[in-house]
Amino acid sequence: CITYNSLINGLCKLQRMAEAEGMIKEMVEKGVSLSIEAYNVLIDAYGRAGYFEKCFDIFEEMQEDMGLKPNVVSYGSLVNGFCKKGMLVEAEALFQDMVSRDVQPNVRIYNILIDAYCKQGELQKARKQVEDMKRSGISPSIVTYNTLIKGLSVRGNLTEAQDLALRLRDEGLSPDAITYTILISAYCNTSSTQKAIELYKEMEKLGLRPTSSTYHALISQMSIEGRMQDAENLFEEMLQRKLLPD
RNA sequence: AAAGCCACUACU
Repeated sequence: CITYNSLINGLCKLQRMAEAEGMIKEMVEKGVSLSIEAYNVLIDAYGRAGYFEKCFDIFEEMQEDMGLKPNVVSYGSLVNGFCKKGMLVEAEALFQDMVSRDVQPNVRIYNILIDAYCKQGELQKARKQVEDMKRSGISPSIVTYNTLIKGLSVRGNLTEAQDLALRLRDEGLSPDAITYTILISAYCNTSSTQKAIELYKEMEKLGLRPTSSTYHALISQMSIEGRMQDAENLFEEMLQRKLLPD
C-alpha cells in the first residue's frame, strides 16, 4: 500500500501523471484493491496542474471502481488546487458540497481556504473563516496562525501580526520556527532590524532552529546597512549549523 | 527504537 502510494506519488511529482493513471487503471482491471490515498495523490497532482475536470472524473471513478467515497483529504486536495489557482468561488462551492455530503471538515481544509483569502488580501474573509471554524468546534493550529501572520505582514500590518503571534499562546499553541521566520523577514524588509534581531534571540532562547531563510533575511538586511561584521558573524553561525547559504 | 512516508503556512 505504501509502496503503491509512493510509486504513484513519485510519478505524479515527475509530472508523469498519465503513467500514474495508467498504473491505476491496470490495477483496477487486475482486481487489485486501491487505497483512497492512491486516488488522493492523483487528485492532488491533477489539481495542482489545474486539470480540474480530471479531478472530478477521479472522484467518480474511485466510487465506481472501488466503492471509495472521497474523504476530507480528497476534497482538500482539490480545494487546494482551486485555491492555488485563485479560483476561490469554485473552492468555496466544493467545500460546501463536501459539508453537504456529511464529510467533516478539519483544520487543514480550513487553513487552505484561510490562506487563499490572505493571499488575495481578503483578511476579513480570512478572519471570518477562522471564526466559522471555531464555531464548528475546530481549533486553529499553528499553521492557521502562521497563515494569518503572513497575510498581515504582507499587507504591512506588522503590529497586528506581532499581536497575533502573542495571542496564539492563549489558544494553547506555541510559535514555531516558521512564525519567527515570517516576522523576522517582515521586520527586515521594513528595516526594523533591531526588532528582527530581538526576535531572532528570542527564537534561540526557545530552542527553535532558525532555517536558512531566517538567516538570509537577517544577513541581507545587515549587509544593506553596512553591518558587515554582524552579517559575517551570522553567516558563520549559519555554516556551523550546517545550513547552506541560499 | 517508535512513528511517519495522501491535502494546509515562511523560504524555495
